Amino acid sequence: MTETRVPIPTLERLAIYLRVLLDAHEAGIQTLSSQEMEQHSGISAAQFRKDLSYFGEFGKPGVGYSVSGLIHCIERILRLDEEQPILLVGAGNIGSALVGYPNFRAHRLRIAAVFDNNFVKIGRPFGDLMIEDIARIKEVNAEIGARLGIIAVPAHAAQEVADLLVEAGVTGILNFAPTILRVPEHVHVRNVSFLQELAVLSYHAVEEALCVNGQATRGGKDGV
Amino acid sequence: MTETRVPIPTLERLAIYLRVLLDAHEAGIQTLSSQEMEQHSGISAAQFRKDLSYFGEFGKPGVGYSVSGLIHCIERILRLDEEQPILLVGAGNIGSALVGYPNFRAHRLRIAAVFDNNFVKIGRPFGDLMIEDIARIKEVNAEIGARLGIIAVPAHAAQEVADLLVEAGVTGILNFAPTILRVPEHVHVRNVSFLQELAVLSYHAVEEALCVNGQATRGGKDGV
DNA sequence: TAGATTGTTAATCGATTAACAATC
DNA sequence: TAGATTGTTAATCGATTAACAATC
Repeated sequence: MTETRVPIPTLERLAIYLRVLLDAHEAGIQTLSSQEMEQHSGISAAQFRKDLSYFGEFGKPGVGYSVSGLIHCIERILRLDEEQPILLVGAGNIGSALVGYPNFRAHRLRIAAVFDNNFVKIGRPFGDLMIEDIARIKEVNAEIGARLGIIAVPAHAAQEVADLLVEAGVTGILNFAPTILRVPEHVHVRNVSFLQELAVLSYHAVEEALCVNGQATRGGKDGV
Repeated sequence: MTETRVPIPTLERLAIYLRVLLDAHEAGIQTLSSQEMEQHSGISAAQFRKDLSYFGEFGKPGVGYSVSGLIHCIERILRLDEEQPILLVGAGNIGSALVGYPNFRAHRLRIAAVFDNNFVKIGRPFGDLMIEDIARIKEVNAEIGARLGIIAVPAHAAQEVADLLVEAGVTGILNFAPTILRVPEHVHVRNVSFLQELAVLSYHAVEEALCVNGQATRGGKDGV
């Protein structure tokens, strides 16, 4: 079950390639070389070709890649070729931002139901949806059949929600709560932590500030 | 300038250790071994010790680590020992979620100003703050002196905002827009992409679904 | 054919893991 | 002292990069 032959970083980059390809398609570009992909994505041409090689052969030597063809292939690889319903748990600030997020549609990701345990919220509208009772999640997902879930509740409730999602048949969880979830082996979790991101930046940002100060007193000409 | 001797994954884990330590402190625990850290963080004891070794010696052989002592040290390393002001650009859904995010405070991260270019929004309250004109960002940051900035605007505006943040003196950018930013060498960028996270999960989630199906028809007893 | 660009193999790099002497 | 746990070194693992024969 831990048979992930494809490196995670490769999958992450696949999503970036897809975005670049969609932009190129929008711009009416028919064909793209790995060189050009490097230009637009910041990821090296060699890396790009290597990443694709995990899944097959998609280009023509001397020519490059068909933009629309590769879009289709990557979408299939990532299972974004048909609509993926998602269960959202937590009708707070983050949930609200997610429901209103305009970029999901282009990737065929759709938040198909929202749950909360706050009886004041249950029954109220939330974007196009209505907030449902978290107690009904299994029942509701018997209809929807979602494999993906998003946890956008406070940390202290996150584990309980994870258990409910798994019980409802979800096998992939995007977790916004700052806590480590324990899940069965077949369930994948990815954590989004604003705190963590900012902490890493904080380390570097002040580092750099000192650095710049060291080389040229601030206010002098830029180093770059 | 690319002299990042400390691996990025190590910095990311530092933030996780800090969270565990804060929880332990809350619970009144005085001392923690690397073994116990492994238990609580899911990160191996060896990794934990190795990570800390980049910064010095913090434990006592035979005893472990002082919880409060290590909290203090990691906070210093990550520059979270004194308040870090942050500039937020974009008073939309995501910005709203960030301003209302309760967990920043414990890490001494504070959104010190919010900017937008929409004149309908400018001047309106936003959390405790008032939305300011993006045109004034440099001027405002001359007061605040923030090194960190958050971009929460649509993709098409993100590069322009990044340029403004850099000009205002920011050296670390957290980017929520699905686009690659070009910044000077001394500026660090971290991207948060819901799309990317969900795409990776989508790949695995359906993978796993097929897998479970393959081994035991769905509806049968759970594999784990 | 000549030029361009692929897919893949081998070499390099860097991060994780394991083991253990040092030390409380 | 005996037991526990650290910090660090060496071994392993995996991902990235470079190079090039194959091919359009």
